Amino acid sequence: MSRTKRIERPMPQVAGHADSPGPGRCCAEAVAREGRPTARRVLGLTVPLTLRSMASVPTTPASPVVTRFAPSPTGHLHIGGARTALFCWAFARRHGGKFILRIEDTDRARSSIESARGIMEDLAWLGIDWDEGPEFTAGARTLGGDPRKVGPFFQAQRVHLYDAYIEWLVANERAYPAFDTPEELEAQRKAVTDRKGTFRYDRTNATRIPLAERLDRMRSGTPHVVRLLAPREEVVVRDSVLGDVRYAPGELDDFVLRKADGFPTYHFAVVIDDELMGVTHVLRAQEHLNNTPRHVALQHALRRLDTGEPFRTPAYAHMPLIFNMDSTKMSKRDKAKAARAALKAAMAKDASITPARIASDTGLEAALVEGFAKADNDSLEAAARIAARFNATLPEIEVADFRANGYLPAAIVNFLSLLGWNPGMKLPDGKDLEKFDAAFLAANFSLERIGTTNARFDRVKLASFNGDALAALPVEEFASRWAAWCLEHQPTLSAKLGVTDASVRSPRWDWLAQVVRVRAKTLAEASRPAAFILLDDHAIPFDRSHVDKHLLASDGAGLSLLGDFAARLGALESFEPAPIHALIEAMVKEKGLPNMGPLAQAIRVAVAGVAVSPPLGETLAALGREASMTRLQRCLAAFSSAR
RNA sequence: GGCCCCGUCGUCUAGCCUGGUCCAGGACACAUCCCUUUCACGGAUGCGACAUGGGUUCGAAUCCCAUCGGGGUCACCA
Repeated sequence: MSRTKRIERPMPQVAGHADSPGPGRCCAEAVAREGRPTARRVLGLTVPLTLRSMASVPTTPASPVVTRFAPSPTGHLHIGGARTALFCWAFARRHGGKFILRIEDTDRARSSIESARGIMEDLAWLGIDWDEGPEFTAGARTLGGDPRKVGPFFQAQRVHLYDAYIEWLVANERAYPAFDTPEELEAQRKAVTDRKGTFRYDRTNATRIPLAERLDRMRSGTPHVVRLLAPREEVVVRDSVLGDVRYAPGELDDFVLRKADGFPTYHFAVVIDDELMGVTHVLRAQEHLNNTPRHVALQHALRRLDTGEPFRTPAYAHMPLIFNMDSTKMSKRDKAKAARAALKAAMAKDASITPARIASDTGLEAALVEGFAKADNDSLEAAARIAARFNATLPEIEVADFRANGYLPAAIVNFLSLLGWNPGMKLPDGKDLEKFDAAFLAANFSLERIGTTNARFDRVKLASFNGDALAALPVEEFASRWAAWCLEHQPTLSAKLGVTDASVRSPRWDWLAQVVRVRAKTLAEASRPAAFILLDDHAIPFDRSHVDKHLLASDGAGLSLLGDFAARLGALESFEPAPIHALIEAMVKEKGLPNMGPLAQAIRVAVAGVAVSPPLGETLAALGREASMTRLQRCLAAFSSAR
C-alpha cells in the first residue's frame, strides 16, 4: 500500500454531511484531509491542528452519525454484503449513531419479500442489529422501527416520494422525459461500441422537443423514462478511503432516474432516501465508486421539497472488494458451477448417469436438470440437490451457507472484520491483534483503517478462526450447539444417542461432544470423528491393513489382548470414560506393555473398523456398554479363525 | 476500448501519512521436530513478500514519475 494515510472524517462533534455548513466544518474537512497536500488548505485557512491534538478533543454524545445498509431482496445475504452491513453497523455504533436497514426492492421482477425476510434473519443471526427499518423479532427483542418517521423502508412503498422529486426536477428543467425505446437505445449503443467508442446518451433528440410538448406527452401516459440533465462540469467525489476522485466534464451522461414502469432507478432512489433519512455516511463496496459521481451530481441538482434546502452530500467510504481465492468474483453461480462439475465428472465416469436419471433420483424436473447440465440455467435448487446426490460440497457464498455448515457468527464477524479493515494494534507479546468480537469492532472501528486493496476470501483461515471460536466455547455451550446443529442437519447421529432436544442431552452426548470438539473446525465437521457411532454394530467395515497390523501381527498378539480386554470391560461396573480409561491403563501395566499402543489400537480396530478414533474412554462410553461389547465380540469372532 | 481504483510472504495483513529503529513484523496455510494410544490439540523451529524501472535523498517498502500487472465500471440491475 502506498497511499497516504487518511484521517477519519467524522470527528464526533462535527460528524455529519460533508458539505453541511457549520462551525466545525472547516476543521473536519482539514483533518479529514490532513496529509493530502491538495486539501491542506480549506476555505483559505491552513488549519494548525495536529492529528494528536484533534484526537484529544472530547467526544460529544450528540453525534448525528447515520449509516444504512441497503440490500436488494433478490436472494440470500451474500457474505460480502454481510461485511458491508457489519462495517456500517460498527461505524454507527462507534459514534453512537443510528444504523438503518433499507430494502431496495425497485426491481419488481427480481425482488421478493421472502428474500427480504431471509436477509433480516441472517443479519440478526450475525448480531448486526438495526435501529431503524423493517421491524423484525429476534428472540426477545424487536429490531427496526421508525422513531424519526423517515420510513417506510421498502422503496417500493416510497414511489410517491420519488415521483414528487421527479416532478420537481422536470418542472425545473433539471431532468427530462425521454421517449426512446429500449431497441433504439440498443441500436445506438451497438453502433458506438462497434467502432470502439464509448456510448453516452445523446440528449439532442429528446431535448429538441419543446418542453411543453414533452410534459404533455409525459403526462398523457406515453411510455417514457426520465433522465437527469447531467452537468457539464467536473464532479469530485470525496472519499474517506480513497481520497478525492475526479471525473472530467462530460464523463457523466444523462442517466435514467425513473424507469418506464414508474419505479425509480437505484441511483435516484438512493439519493432521495439517503437525504430524507438523514444518512451521513455511506459505506459500500468499491464497485460503487463509479456510481458516486452520479449521486453527487443528483445531490447538486436537488432541493428538499419540505424545506427547500439543497441536498447534502454524505461522506463516502468505498471499501475493497472480496474475491474467491482464484480471484474470481464470489457469486452464487459458483455453487451451480461446482455442482455442474460434479455432475459432469460423474457422467464421464459412468455412462448410466444421465440427466433424466438424475432428475428422477433428485425429484427435479428432467428439463431443469438437462438445462442445468448444459449451463442453460444456474438453478440453486438443482445445484443443491445434485451436489447432495453426488456427495459434492458446494462453496459457501451466502451467510446461510456458512450457517448451515456450522460456522459461529462470532467467527464470521471476526474474520469479515479483517477483510479490508485492521485494528492496527499489537498484543503485549508483539503479535498483531486479530482475534476480537463485535463489541471490540463497535468500539474501535474507523474509516481511516479501511484498506484499499481487494481481498481474497480464504476459507481455510476462516475455518481456523471458527475452530478457535468453537474451542473457546464453554463445554456445555458447545455440546448444545452441536446437538442443535445435528438435530437439523444430521438427525441420525443425535437420534442414535437419544438426543431429541439440544437442551436436554444424555451424558453420552456430552462425552462425545467434548472429544469431538478439538477435532473440528466447524459444527458440521464435528460429526466426522463421531462417525463410528453411526456404524452398524453387526457390520463394522474393517480396514484390512489395520486388522493385519494391530490384530493379526505377531501371531495375533493384538487379538488375544482384545479377548482379555473384552472380558474385563464386560465386568466393568461404571461404563464411563474415566473408569474405562483406568481399566485400559491397568491392563497395559499388568501385561507389561511398553505403552498403550498395542491394546488401544486393537480396540479401535474392533469398535471403529480402523485404528483411528477419539480417546477410547469417551469412544467406548459414548458407544455404550451394549454396542461396545457387541462390536468387540464380533471382531473377536471374525478374526479368531484367521490366526 | 473509455473512465476510475489498486499493487508488501501462497492468502489476510502490520509498517507507508511523519524516509533511517525493516537484510520488513504477525496470522492462516505448508515443512520439520517435540509431546502423544491413533486422529487431533498444544509447543518449538523453518520456508516465504516490498511488481519493475527511473528519479529525489547521505539513506526509500515508505516521497515523485513511468511501465507493467490486477480489479471495478460503462443498463429502463442494484
